[in-house]
Amino acid sequence: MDKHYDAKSVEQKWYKFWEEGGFFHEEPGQGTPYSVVIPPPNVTGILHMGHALNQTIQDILVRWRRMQGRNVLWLPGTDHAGIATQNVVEKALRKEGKRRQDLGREAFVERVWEWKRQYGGTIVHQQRMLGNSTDWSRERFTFDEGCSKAVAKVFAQLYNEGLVYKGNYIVNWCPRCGTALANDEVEHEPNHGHFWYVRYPVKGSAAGVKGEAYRDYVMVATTRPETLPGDTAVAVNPKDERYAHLVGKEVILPLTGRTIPVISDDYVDKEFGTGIVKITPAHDPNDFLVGKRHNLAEINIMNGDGTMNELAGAKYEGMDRFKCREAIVADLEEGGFLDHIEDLDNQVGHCYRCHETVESRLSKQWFVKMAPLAKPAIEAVKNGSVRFVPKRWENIYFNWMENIQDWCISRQLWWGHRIPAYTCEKCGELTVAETAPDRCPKCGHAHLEQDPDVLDTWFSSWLWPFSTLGWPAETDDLKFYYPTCDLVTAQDIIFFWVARMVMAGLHFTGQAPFKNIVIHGIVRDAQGRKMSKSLGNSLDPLELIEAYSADALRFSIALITSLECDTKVNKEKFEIGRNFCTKIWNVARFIEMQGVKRRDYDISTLTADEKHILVACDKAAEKVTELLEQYRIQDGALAVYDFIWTQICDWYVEYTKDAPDKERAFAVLNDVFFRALKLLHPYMPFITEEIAHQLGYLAEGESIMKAEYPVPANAIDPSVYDFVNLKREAITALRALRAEYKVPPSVFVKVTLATGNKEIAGELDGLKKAMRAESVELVPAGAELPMPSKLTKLGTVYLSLEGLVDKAAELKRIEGELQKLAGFIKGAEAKLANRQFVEHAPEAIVAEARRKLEENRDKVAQLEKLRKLFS
RNA sequence: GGGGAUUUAGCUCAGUUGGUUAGAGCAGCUGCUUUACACGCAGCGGGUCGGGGGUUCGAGUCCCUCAGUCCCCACCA
Repeated sequence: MDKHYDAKSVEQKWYKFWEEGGFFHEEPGQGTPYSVVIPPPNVTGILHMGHALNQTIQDILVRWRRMQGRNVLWLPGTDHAGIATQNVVEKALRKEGKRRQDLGREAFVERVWEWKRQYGGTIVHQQRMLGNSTDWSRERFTFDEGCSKAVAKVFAQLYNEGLVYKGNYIVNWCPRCGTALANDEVEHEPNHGHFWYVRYPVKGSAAGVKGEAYRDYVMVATTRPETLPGDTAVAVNPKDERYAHLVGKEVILPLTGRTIPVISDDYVDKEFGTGIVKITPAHDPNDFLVGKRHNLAEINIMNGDGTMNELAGAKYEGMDRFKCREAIVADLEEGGFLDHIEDLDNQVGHCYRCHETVESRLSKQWFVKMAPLAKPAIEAVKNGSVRFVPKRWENIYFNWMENIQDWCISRQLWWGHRIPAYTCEKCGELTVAETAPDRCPKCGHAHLEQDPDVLDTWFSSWLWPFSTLGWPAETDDLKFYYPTCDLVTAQDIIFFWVARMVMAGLHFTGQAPFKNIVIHGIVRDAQGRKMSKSLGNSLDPLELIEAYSADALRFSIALITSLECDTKVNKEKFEIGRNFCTKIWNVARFIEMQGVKRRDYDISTLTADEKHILVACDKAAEKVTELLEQYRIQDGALAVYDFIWTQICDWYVEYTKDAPDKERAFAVLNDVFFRALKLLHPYMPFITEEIAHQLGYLAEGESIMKAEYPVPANAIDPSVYDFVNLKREAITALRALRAEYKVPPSVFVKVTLATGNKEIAGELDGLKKAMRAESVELVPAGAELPMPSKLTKLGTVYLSLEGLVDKAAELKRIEGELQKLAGFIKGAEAKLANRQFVEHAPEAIVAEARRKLEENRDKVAQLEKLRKLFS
């Protein structure tokens, strides 16, 4: 083996071997399925830490299940990401000085496809760098033919069931993207705005045009004066006595002269502003609802691009909304309607893609009725057929599901699944069908126009677990791999995606799409901020792979990630994984250098240390399996790490150097190390594969991916395990004594061990070597020697001091130690004198407390002797 | 406004149903050119478990309360 591990070439080599060798692929039919669909990243995306975390967790589970012998499918793919992708291509067009309208719809969509063919593979390529064992032969795209078929079928079905409807509704509207946005596509941000106080004259009051001429008016405070031409009422709170007399009267809308009523509605907050609100049903979601309650007219004064239309008035028509705001404010001032202006901090919505200020706009959109779909989805989680890990996410899910709003699914974009709704040009009949009808079913006319809108991206994503397996066709894949087992995703798309998938799965296939929803945190920077390009605090997984290797990245992520909370990372944290790689590589080199091949051995002939490592290996295998069953990826990583580093490297390898029978010791080491590599493989796929081959554990053409995952196997009396632990405790105690008394490791010392243990007599030789002792003498338990000592469970370890020791310093140290012990003893005595404790606490606890007390008293006795010795 | 999370060593976090003197990694300190590894080895120090109150023989763990930090949802015209 090379002295240094060349991660890059090893990783490339094995990934190619796995992929080309079909190791990621299985056929449906045989065995117990374990299936997972990847949360499809945006096709425009590049791999970020969030993906690295998400996919590392999945790959660990997937590789582990595969080794357990399950028939595994991990299905990869990408999302066509409507707005995001369209924006990327529009941006490119803009560089050519073109807009999408210049190309026309068909050409533009073709252009996006071309972009997808050229650049859409970026993230798919990057995912391979992580080592994902996804079955690339089944890779899907939410806009491919099969997924599109599923989308059309689902739309038609929902329409026929009366669950899809078209309605006039107030939606979030991005004037730049020219499309409706779902509520969750709007980001609210603090804004330093103004509050304009405007006088609306009461009808019939003294007429006047300028200045203070109106004596009788209502004062309205608004943050959006430009919507004034769309006002169709002013409202007060019904309980507001100040304005009770106004209700039912009419006021004159400034600048327009239009007459509008004063109404009362609970929505109005008496305390806020003046307690009088102008109601603009076409441009504010709350006003829209008020308008519905009071049958108010809805006057849409704005065009889709954010300019004012003719209903805003001739003067403002064609003006940009912000220009119009200035103009209207100026005109209000001019007309004497503007009372004063205040500063106001509020929240303003922005488009999550282009950051333009979002408008509330009245428009015709398609909606899905969600309540009927939500009901069974709530039930599925309640009855346990779908399980959240960790469980607490259930509440968040229920909370959202129980207050679910209808889902606006139409988008005024070109890139996406076009809505399969067709209007007859002749009779106007609307037909919804999976495929375009030849002629109008009502009048037989041949010309039908398809709805220009496309569907929200999530409308294809919510079908992902079954549309990717061939649904609606009853494919073998669908029959075998559906429903899937685990869905692994971050908390931020529980509503966008997870909840909707549960609904869709239940509604269209009659089965929940997955059994377990594993929610992990979000990756944050060291200060706990979200990683973002604008903050420049992102870590690039590819750079980390370059610097530290994919295995290092994966292992570090696994080790520092808890499902319970968000993960804070910085570059240094990935050194853990890199260091671990190096450690494993070095121990492998050590094993190789001995030139002992893996071979069988007779368990009955093994030494205690050899048996110990076998038991430890069983314990580790059991523990890791148990932890992974519970999705405790982090604890599992720690368990493997500890087994390899502490048990194998720090103890067993050291043992082999002085083992009585090296051949046998190494036979055991090879066995244990191969098992450790298998345990580690799900976390670090590359280096484990490489070493398993280098050490000849696997033949050419074989892969550790398909090796059997270790299960506890060695039937060895576990008392050996405890005995070796006792022995180690004694060795550690001696090392500590050496350090305390500054006896260098190069000096061989005289050791005395006061113990009642009989087995240790047979281990003296090994003990001597491990302690770097000139001699180890055994004396009966309880023997007290005037030498520095440490009490261990095996007995008391005495170190004979040959060199000079700084007596004063030692004395001081001993005094301190005694003081500390006195505290412990006092506490323990009080505890044991407490009858309640002795009577109520479990026997084992009490016995342990007694034992501990005795032990501390012994320590005190020893220390007091030493004190005499040094004074 | 509604909901959730979190507060344990200098830092990042474990601590499962209450039960030994609360753990790990990193950082720190001390020693070590021990022929696999200084990305290492050995050892050491460091915590009134956010504050207060309660239940209990016993609380980091359960209950109440206050405070800090963070996130999500809704949102004031």
